[in-house]
Amino acid sequence: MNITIKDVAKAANVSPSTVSRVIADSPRISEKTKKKVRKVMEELGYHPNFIARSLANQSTQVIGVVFPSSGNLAFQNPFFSEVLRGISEAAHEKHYGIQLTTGVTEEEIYQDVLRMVQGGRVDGVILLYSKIKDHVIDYLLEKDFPFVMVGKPYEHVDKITHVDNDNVEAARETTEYLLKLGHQRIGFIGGDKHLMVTVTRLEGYKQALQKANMPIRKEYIIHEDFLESGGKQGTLKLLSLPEPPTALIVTDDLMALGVLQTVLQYGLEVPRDLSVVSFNNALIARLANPPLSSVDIGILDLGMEAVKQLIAKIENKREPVKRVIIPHELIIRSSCASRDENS
Amino acid sequence: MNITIKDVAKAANVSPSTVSRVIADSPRISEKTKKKVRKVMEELGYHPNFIARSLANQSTQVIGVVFPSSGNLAFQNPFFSEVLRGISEAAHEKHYGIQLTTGVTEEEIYQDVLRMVQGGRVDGVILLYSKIKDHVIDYLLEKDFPFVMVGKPYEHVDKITHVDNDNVEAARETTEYLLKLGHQRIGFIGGDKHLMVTVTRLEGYKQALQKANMPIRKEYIIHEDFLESGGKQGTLKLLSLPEPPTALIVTDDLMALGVLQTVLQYGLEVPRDLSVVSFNNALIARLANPPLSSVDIGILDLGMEAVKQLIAKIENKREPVKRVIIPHELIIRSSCASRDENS
DNA sequence: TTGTAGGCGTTATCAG
DNA sequence: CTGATAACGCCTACAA
Repeated sequence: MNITIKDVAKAANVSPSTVSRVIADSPRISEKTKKKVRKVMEELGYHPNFIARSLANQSTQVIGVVFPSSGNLAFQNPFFSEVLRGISEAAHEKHYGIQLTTGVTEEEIYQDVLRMVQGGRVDGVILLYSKIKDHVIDYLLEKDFPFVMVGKPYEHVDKITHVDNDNVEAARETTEYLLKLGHQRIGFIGGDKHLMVTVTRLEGYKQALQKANMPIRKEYIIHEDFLESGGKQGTLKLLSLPEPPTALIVTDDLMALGVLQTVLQYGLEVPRDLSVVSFNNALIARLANPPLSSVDIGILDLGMEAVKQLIAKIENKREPVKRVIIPHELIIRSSCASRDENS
Repeated sequence: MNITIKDVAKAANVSPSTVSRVIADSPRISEKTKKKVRKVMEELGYHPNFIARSLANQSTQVIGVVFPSSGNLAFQNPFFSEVLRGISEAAHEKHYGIQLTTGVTEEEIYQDVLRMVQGGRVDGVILLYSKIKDHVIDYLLEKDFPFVMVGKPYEHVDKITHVDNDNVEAARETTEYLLKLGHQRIGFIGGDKHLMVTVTRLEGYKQALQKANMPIRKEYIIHEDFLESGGKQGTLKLLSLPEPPTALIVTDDLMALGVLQTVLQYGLEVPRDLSVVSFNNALIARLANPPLSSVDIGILDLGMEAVKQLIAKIENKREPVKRVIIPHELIIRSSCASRDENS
């Protein structure tokens, strides 16, 4: 058995409660006693039992991180390791631990959350996805359990604290950048059309086109998986068009790599024959050949800010609902060329 | 307050212990009572409090995952997200949760582990690195706390259950592959020379060279960071040699991407001017341009197997120490060319 | 087959 | 300033 508060108490000739107070550094304990007790703790190699403390406190100092149901696949996507890194960093700073969901299907994840929350394993939860008609959200909302979402909620936007980018704006800027380069035929390859990121980025793309009095061509808008394979599929479709686009907006770096590969297989070259801009600016965007121009969405900050907001909520239940926008920036590399003439 | 075992007991007209037994599905409870109690649990939406259960049981059903001290950087490297995925999958299967360390410096990580272990937050620990003279290991070993390591331990090899590849063999095969292609000048770019992976892979490289009666040229062996930048540095050094290598073994995909970039900047081409084989076979190896030949080390399996071994240890303290070897396989893509003549 | 009581290690309340 | 004492929610002898 591990050494407990009682052992320390006995050895220091004080009561357990005194030891507890020393741990909490209560001001109502004399410096002298504190010193004495601390010394004993040191000697005995005492460490507080967090489980017991959690039980007494009804608080665990742990936050739960919920991955999307494609979780195992999603982990392929650097986005998640990067948010996780942000979450980890911020959590560490605030002395919180983090626990992950491990479920794969929607139902499993729901169960994971149930176990985490009802089981009292975590004080709050971060949702790493935004899905329509989500059990998990309904549950959390109804239970009034502290949680924040990374991304934009489908419903209850005014009830859910979330950390997001201004994706409409970001996509608009990106499209305008391509327009300014002289491109007249710009394609859009996005993820699942039910995903909020896809919706908003598509919106920005359309806005830019309209503002420039350009037609919105349905055949230029493609929805595929948020994976490299998705990029391939999309490119195949687009390149087989009678009038293929000369530039592409791809909403994810990984997809964009798929695009690059496929273009190569067609014997074409980026950016000579096709310009590509992607989103997320993961490491792979920089390492790609050619290096991809990509919108940096501050993934690390998304994670860190989510933790901050969550902890604020945990420590003050009445914390107001917030919408935090992380700034974005288009990073220009070498995947885009200007196109002066021809349509 | 959440609904407890007592509430259920009251509502079902039984004692708390009966409810507890129903939860544990004890055979000493009549089917009838079980049904009744379960129904009440359902109605009340009861979920056991894991914290309380943990305290009573002295077990948490949670495993701790310890990242290397370069953790925040390391997360750049797909290796870690991939092991984590394996860990997550296997943990889920066994109904274990996972908790991560968040510390960055060595000291912080040590403290993380201390808190996890002494705090009773986890039942066992997986180490994702192998470092010389490691506090953490000494502590775990001395405390006889269940843990397993991914990689090969520096010391106490016979006391530490670990999951690893046969890296010597893998590197030897790889080198022989390049030799067979006709390369006479093969360089080696590895990570920190204190890292066990580096040591073993270098060993394999040397063995192959010796076996082929080729000289081992010191200037062909480079140690750099396990990052893309490392690959760049290494390539720079190698290419500026009077007699640069015609082929390279790079112990990590990310590094290899750095190599690719640098080669490009030199106006050279892979594989025409330089052949490259890397290790790990992460997604990026396949997506690289040109696609990298890489040694698949079964990262997912490393993680899954680690969990299996750990849980075996947790559930049976007398479980013997094991050394589990995950098979590897050289995946040939398009980053190597044969070189028939000239030295 | 079921109930009672004590304990897991802390914290918090209330005295003193 | 410090010490009993009762929670926190569950498990497990021991009784019945």
